[in-house]
Amino acid sequence: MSQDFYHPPAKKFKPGSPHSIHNWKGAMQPGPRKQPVPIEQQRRSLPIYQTRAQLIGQLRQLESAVIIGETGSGKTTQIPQYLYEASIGRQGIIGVTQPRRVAAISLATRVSEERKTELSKLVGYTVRFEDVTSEETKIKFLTDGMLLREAIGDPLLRRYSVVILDEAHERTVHTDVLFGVVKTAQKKRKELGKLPLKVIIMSATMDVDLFSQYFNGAPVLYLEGRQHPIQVFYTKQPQSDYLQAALVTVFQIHQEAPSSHDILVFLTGQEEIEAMTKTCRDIAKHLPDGCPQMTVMPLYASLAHFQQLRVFQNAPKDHRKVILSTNIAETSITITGIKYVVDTGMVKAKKYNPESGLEVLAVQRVSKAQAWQRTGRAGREDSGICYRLYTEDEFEKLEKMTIPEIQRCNLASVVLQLLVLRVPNILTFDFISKPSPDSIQSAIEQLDLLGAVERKEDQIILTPLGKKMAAFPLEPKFSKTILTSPKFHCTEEILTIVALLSVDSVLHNPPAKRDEVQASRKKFISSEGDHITLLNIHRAFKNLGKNKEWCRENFINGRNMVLVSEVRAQLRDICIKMSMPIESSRTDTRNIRQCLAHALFMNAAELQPDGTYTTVETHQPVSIHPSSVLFHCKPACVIYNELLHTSKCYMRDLCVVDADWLFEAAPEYFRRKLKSAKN
DNA sequence: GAGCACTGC
Repeated sequence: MSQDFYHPPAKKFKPGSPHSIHNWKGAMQPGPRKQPVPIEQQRRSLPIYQTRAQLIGQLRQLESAVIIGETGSGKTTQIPQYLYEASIGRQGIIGVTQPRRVAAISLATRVSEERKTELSKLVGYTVRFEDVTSEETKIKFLTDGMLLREAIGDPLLRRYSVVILDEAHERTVHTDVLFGVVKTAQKKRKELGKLPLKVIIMSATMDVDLFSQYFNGAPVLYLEGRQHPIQVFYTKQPQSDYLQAALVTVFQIHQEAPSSHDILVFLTGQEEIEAMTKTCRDIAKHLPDGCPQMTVMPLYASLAHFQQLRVFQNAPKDHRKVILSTNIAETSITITGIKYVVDTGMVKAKKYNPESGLEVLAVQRVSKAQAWQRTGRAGREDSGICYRLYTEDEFEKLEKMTIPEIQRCNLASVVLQLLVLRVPNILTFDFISKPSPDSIQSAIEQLDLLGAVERKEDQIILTPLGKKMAAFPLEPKFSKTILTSPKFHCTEEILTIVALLSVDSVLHNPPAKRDEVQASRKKFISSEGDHITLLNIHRAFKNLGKNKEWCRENFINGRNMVLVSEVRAQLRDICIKMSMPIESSRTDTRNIRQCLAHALFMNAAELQPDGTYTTVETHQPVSIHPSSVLFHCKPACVIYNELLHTSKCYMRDLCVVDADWLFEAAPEYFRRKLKSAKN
């Protein structure tokens, strides 16, 4: 078997532009070194150093700028320091946002080393649960979500003289909202004659015009990086089976290339990756003599941490490392030594349908930007090769950019946040990419049902309850659940349940040990549903002194359990600040379920005479997700945390409730629903 | 009747 590829004319992004200030062509690659290089010398050897003076000159003048830098240009570590060294923005803090916690922490650590200062002094970072800054901090790295939280307390971002939004091309919901927040803050501060706010957008090669236009035609500065050339191959024919194509390509490379060349394959999900891992290992056992050995490693987010770490280890001598990964290896995890990238061109991603309120998780084609991001993973240390398992025609037909997250998610949180930021009209808010009006309306309706907003003469007004809801770092429906709990005297338990639901699953389900897992989980299972079952698990965990050994024996993810404690403590602090009474319902679970029913009445489903379920809201047929403890049960009436459409429309995280409770919670709503059902 | 892309406050 063999796969036919051809090599199209070489293509590279062209950094040449009206504002291109330097073209750097990879002449200064770090060779093998024996002595550690002094930090100052390292800084000077970065490509960006050549352009330092010019860059400072331009940034001093500009109110806003867009900086396009290839990976390895050093922009994120150097530009904040250049500004500081040139006394630009010394009156306030230079804030640099990152989409991910680890990035914020490691960048702050690196820059504080370069400044030869203790972390938290001149250079610090703020992420959830950790504030490593002080009065002295002038360069602060933080997650974009964290800056957004700060903006709620201070929409003008008064403490900041410069805000740098880094990795803007990733277009997280938080970054997208921040675009609007910093633009508004900049304008208002100017109007009020306050300290000006300098805004710098840093991004990879895409989206340039959009960013520049949004900031009133801000100049675009280009920086070249240390990316090595990558050859890109396309298939000659469209592939009907991308898994088969990936398999063939991997073994073709394996038989031809030196064993030190590692391969990274982009696939779509856990199941697919586990299956492919097994197939590769089986085939690798029966390779002809003289062929190198193969070490196959799966990589996806829900994989145990120690197994994720394996991808950083070198394979044994004469073994080739083959990593089968989800898009986690596109941005979140960077693996060194990858020579070959195999791109199936597919990704599993969430889409949101505002009409049905349904999230759909589906395998779909990647965008061009994503394809280039994957390709770039092959050229980090040396030249690389990328095999795209689709034709060049197919590539040309891909969307240019991935649709920004804000246009494909439920906006309830975003709208609540904007309201608390005192945005006068959500529908006309200056989003860099507008979500559909349907999607905004649907979010407002959800918030209305939760009692977070009121409509007064076409105006959407935040209620006192809504204002309290915005104080919690949670989805509005979970904030509402906490705020409902005092009425049912079960805040202690609800805090635990909400904390458990807002981290990744604490349940560890290794596919190979399914029977063992089921047997050990039996002792925690409550016939009242998943919420109470989770509460039982947490109780046992706490009573046994948060024992790690116990976690292992019971297939509980200990790390996530620790995270639950941190989240719970944070939520509890917020309750205390609001002077909420915090009571325990002790052994009574009825109160807890009533509380859930009252807060989540719009997420109810009823058993039909034919044994299926339909939602009360839209009469949509739904099923119980196989991960639920109620999977084999048929309670008459349940509430669920979310609907997820995969192969079917599934309810996830269920709780058995009385239909009467739902009616009590929202009599008008259910009267309306009954009417519409009859018609 | 049988399943879970990825972040983050």
